[in-house]
Amino acid sequence: MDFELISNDINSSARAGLITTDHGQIETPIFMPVGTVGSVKAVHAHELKEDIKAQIILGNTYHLYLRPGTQILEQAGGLHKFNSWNGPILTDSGGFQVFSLSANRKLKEEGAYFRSHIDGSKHLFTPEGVVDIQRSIGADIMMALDECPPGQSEYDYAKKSLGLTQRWLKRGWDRFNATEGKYGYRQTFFPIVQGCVYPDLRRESAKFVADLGADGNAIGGLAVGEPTEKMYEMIELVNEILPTSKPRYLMGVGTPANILEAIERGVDMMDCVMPTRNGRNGMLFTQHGIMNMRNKKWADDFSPIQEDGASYVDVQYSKAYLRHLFISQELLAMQIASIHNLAFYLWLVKEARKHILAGDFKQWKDEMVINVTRRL
RNA sequence: GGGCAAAUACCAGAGUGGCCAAAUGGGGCAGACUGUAAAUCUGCUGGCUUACGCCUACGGUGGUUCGAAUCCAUCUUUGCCCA
Repeated sequence: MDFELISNDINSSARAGLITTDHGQIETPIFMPVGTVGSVKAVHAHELKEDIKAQIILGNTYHLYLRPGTQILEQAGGLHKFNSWNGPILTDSGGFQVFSLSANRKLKEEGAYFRSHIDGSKHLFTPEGVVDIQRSIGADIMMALDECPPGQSEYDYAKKSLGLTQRWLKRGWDRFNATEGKYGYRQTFFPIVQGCVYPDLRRESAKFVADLGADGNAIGGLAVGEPTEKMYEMIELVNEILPTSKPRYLMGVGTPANILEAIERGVDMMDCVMPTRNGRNGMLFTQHGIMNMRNKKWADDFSPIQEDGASYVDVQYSKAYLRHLFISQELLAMQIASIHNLAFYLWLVKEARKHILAGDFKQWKDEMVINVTRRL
């Protein structure tokens, strides 16, 4: 994987770049749709490419390991062939499941012991094993196994947790360097910065990560319950340390406003379930504000979902029709909302890139943050 | 024409003397959702009120009782059966 830094914004830390993988190029800053179990829920690969204009999508190591399992993925020839998405794929390591499935796991020095949320069976995720699984999946970008502690963690716990994460990073990094891809194309490995909301821990972690010298670096453990301002503060301080010559991936973030604020602070890659999950639950993000499509006020509004929207669904269907589909619990509602939201997110980062290149990012962003936060 | 049964909130449907503004489900209205155990979860759903509380309510009317959705009489409507 290569990264070319194309332009730095004059008035902020925002930057535009180009990532090159063996499955294609990615213009940064970029938003990456989440496809946990190998599918971006309710969205076809064709729609991802043609309508949403996704440039890279995510998969999840924990989920794919449990189902369909590495054997099937290897037989398929890797995830790209299995799910017929030919573009770049990034897989999360299962580090987030250490957080989200915390009731079902136990952390030890050697790794994370999990009970499957599907059948209760026991599994051990080690930093090495997770690299091996991601080799089988064939992700273009694989993530290190980390512990993602809750946002309100005490300093002592955060420090202890960071120690474990760093030892795991080293082990994962060594495994990555000692192994090769299974399908003939290059894979790369991103380590992850942790440290909760504590500046000294974040700085230490960022330095540790930077020193590994990976092709790209990630910032994890944010948007997990800490105040939003703390999140922005941590991004700023970490990005002062992470190398400018490598892409920076802010994991799991976030709202449209979060994304713009992160870009301003020098983040290049982001992912979040919000456009798809909230979309399935009736929430539409637009450049003019947020709509809850189940609300009665749309019942007789026959205007297009979004006249100046980024996707054909925006003009194809009316607000009243989409509300009817949600109220009737029709599957098409989820498809339309997911396509719309993802297309909007991709439009948003593309616009951000344009304005970075044009030199007026800051002004555009300040206005856009107000617009996208409005409730319609 | 005769007999039996039933009528409860937007709908269905529990309750069968006080703990009932009334279970439960549906529907309706609103909210939440950030590296996806999520087509999920939460709240509200007679009126006024921030709340306390007050008022109006279990087909209509009239009774019994300290007290009635609940007991009695009668009327109305609906369903089933007999002719």
